Amino acid sequence: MNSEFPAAVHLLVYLAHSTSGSANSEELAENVGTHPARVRKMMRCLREQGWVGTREGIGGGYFLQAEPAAIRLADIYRASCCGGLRPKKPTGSPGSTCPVSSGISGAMDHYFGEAESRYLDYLDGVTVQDVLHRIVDPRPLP
Amino acid sequence: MNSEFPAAVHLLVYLAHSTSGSANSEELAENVGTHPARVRKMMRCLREQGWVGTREGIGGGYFLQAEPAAIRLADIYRASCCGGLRPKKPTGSPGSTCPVSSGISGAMDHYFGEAESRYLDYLDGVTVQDVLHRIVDPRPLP
DNA sequence: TTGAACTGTATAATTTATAATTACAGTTAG
DNA sequence: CTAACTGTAATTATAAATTATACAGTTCAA
Repeated sequence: MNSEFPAAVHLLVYLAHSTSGSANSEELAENVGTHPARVRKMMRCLREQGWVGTREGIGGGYFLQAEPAAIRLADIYRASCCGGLRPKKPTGSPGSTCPVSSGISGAMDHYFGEAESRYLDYLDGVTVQDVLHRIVDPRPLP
Repeated sequence: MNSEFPAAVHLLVYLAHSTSGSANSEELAENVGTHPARVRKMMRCLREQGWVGTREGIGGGYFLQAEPAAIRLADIYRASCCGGLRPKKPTGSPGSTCPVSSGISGAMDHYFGEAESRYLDYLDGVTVQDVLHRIVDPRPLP
C-alpha cells in the first residue's frame, strides 16, 4: 500500500482539529511531512468526495465541508487507494495449459476481494472523529 | 503488498495438484512465472513452516509435507509478508508539538492492526485445498 | 571418485513504484 | 496591479521489488 490513505486521513483529522478550521497547503504539508504540491493533489480527491472545500487566492486554503463523524475511513480508503491491498504482479499465466497456472490468479482475486471487504467492513465503523478522539482524548462525560 | 504471498500460495497449490507430488525450482518457476532462484528463496520460508520438504542433489526438488487442508492462507500470509498491508512511510512526525502530527501514526497503527486482523480472520478460513478446489472443480459428491 | 543435476544463499543489476520537486497558469483579495 | 494562494502537469530522485548471476554444498549413479 502507498501512503495516500493514511495521509488523507491525516489531512482530514488535522482540519477537524484545527481551531481556525482551515489551512493552506504549506501548513498541511509541514504537518504531514510531505510536499505542498502533493497535498494539493490529494486534496482534489477529498474535494471530489465533498469532504473539503477550497478557497483559491490570497488567504485561501482548505476547510472541512462535512462532519468529522460522518467521514468514514472505509470511504477515504476507497477514494484514495482502492485495491491497494493486492499485489501488482499476478502469479501464473492466464494462457497456460496448466489449470493451476491459468486459474490461480482468478482464484486469488476472489480471496483478496473477500479479505479486503472484511478489512473495509472494519474501517467502515471508524470515522475521522474517532481518530481525532483517539489522539486528543475526549473529556470524559460527566 | 508484494507478490510473495500469492506466489507462496501458488507454489503450495501446485505441489498439492501435482501427480508426482514433487517438482524442482525450474518447473515451479516456469509455472509461477518467475525465476528459479526466487522460488528457492521462497521455499526456505515454506520449509521453515514445515509445509514442504526439500531434496538436494540430482533428482531433487520440493514436495508437500503437510495436508493441503491443514495449510491456512492466513498462516502463509504471516510467514511470507506479514505487515504488508500497511504503508511503509508513516505520516506525521513523532517529535512534533502538534498532537495530530505526533499522534496520528500511532492511531493509524492501531486501526491498521485491527483491520489487518479482520483480513486475516477471513484468510484463516481458507486452506490450500480450498484454493485448489476452486481452480479444479471437485467432482460433486454423489 | 567423478561429474551432472540439483538446492542454498548472497549479491549485483534491472525494473517499477512512490514521492519530491519544479514550473507555471489560473484565482482572489486588497 | 500584485502578492498569496490553488490546480495541474511534467520531471527528477529515491526506494522497493524483481530478476539475474554466481558459486559453494549436496546427492546420485555410472
